[in-house]
Amino acid sequence: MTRAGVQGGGAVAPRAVDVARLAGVSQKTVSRVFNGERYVSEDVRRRVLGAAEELGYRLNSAARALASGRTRAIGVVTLGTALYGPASLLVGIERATRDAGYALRVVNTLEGEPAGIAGAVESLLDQGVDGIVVSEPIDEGPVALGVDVPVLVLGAPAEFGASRVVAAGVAAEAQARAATEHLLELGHVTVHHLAGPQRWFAARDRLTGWRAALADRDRRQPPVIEGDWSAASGYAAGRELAADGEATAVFAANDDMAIGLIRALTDAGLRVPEDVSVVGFDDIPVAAYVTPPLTTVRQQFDAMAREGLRLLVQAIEKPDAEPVPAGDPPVDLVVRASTAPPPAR
Amino acid sequence: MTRAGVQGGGAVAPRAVDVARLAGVSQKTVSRVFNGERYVSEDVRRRVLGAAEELGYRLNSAARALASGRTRAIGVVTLGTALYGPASLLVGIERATRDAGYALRVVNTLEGEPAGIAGAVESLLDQGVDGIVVSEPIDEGPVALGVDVPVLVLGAPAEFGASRVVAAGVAAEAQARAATEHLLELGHVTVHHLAGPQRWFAARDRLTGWRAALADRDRRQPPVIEGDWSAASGYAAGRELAADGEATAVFAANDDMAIGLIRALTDAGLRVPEDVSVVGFDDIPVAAYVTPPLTTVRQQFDAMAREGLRLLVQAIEKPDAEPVPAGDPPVDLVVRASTAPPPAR
DNA sequence: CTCACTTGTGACTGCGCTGTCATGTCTGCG
DNA sequence: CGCAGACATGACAGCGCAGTCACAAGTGAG
Repeated sequence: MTRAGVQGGGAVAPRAVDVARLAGVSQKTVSRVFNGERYVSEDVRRRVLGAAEELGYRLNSAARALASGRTRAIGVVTLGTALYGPASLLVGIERATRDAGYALRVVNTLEGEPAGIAGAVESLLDQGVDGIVVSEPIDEGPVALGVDVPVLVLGAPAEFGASRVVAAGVAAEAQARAATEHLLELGHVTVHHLAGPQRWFAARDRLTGWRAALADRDRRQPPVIEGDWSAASGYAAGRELAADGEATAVFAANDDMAIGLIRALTDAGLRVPEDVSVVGFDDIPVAAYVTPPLTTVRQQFDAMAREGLRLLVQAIEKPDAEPVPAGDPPVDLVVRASTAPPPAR
Repeated sequence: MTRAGVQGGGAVAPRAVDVARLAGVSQKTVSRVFNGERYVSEDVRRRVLGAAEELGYRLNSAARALASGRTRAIGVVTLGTALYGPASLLVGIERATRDAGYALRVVNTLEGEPAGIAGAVESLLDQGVDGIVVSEPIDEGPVALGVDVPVLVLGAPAEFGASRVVAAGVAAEAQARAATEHLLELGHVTVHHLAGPQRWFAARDRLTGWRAALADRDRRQPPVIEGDWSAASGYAAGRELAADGEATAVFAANDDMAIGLIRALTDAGLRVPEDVSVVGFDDIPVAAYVTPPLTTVRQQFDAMAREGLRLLVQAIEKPDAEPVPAGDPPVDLVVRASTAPPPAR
């Protein structure tokens, strides 16, 4: 075969020998350094690490597994039912991946973690992958996804990262717009927005959709309250809104916040939907059963995952073919009992 | 090195050459068959597949990746916040895995899927793993986990599967007992149970704990209603209980069902907790914000994952060492507003 | 009946690493 | 001063597969 494999961009991935040559040692010594073996002098270690850095060397996990007989991987069997709501996006990705004949490597990153998304991507490249899915990312500034494998970004603008990125639309903007319009059509003069953290692209899209719906009808845009997706932050926002007493309709950027919001309004003696209408986002499984049942926007996680993966697999297997963009999924507003016309003045 | 690697049990994993020899063909032809290449006669294909079956041959994914330059894997970057509630178990596993220097391979299986857990495990073995975690399994009859890597089973009796299994206790029984006792201590004569599907070990443990708490105090055990974990099934159960009119206290096997249950009771004109008290299980993020805020048992997903993984990694790296069993995590009953003394007669 | 082409198969090689063994060089101790 | 042991490095083989090329046998057109 021709050595090209992992790095598709033309440049060939450096091997341990290359590092060895540059550092003036044997290939075996490079291996020693990278495995933290004993009996390597400090001087040599530094030279090797320096050379590796310079070349952008990355241990080839397949070769390592083959030679050592150990994969350094642990498998997890999960039951799909445990992963509902936004988590079900992962289930969708898993199934679509398996159907396409690929295996899944999962890395998790928490908001505020120093390594962040870039670190997670690094970790995946170490493991060896043909493609990467970044699910619902946050804006961490200019992330240098200078990666030579195709990247699928779910729920972020296509400009995210640099090269070889395909994006699958989520239509979050249209969905947020529909939610807002629903409230306006009920007769509310304007709609308040309880936004998600604005570092999340998903939160921004929802904010934009809300703004657009109001702007279309020349409605006043009340100040935005920003939550952190949690029910607790929704509760805090609810207290603010109740104290203010202005709002008759609120669009919350996810169901958890909507539920916390409703709780705070109820605690403050306001009735939902008679005094204040609330719309959520996601349609989590309990949304239909909370009090009152929540009007919300259903996310088509499965379709999103399936469609995105189709694009990604195509980018892997037929890099030259023009990506056939995904048709936007239909907006699915589920009207339940948390919305009603505004109270008579 | 000595060929032993993947299969620890002593038997050496068969290679393509072994299959080739048995089938009377070349190694390359075996490769052809397994890659579905053109130009293999039907006769040869059958012979190869037969020989492979006989030997229990499994393509070595590391060698394949090394030779072909393609890993056939796709990486996913998720943000931890999307995985809450039971799903956060996966986050915990992922972090613990990474901290231990391992990578994660995830396979998902849905209830009722023909291949089931055994199929998922097969898929992991195909990918190549040093150990396997089965998270919250269901009883699919005698699952032959005749596997040569250590298996960690979270939330099932140690007898699950066959060999090299370590189990991490979840203390579900004690937790269910505590939930039930809480209701009895409030003065309820007995406690109804809305159980999870009994194929799930987790559901059985909770049922057992409930029974034990009642038996301890010689209380009558009302008939058990079995749900499917969903809020919808909780709602159905709630209608039954409301029609019956007997129950003053219900312990639901998870929060979703508890929320559905409360909704049904409320719809039927019963007040929670004045007329009927309800306890849930899991402490999902919205539990504190639904109406009324839910008394529930908090699951220590993170601790569970961390502890279990410690055992698994030890089984991988020091197969001979006696596993140090995990101390049971403390029971964490979170009392909120959905429970109260029974109504005066 | 020949020639070009399709079909079916095997020999050989190398992917990039780790394990093993050999070979030093440097200590400290009797 | 000589020798055992710790320390430091390299040469070499081989992990199990897929890619490449060679080649034999069958097939249909001219």
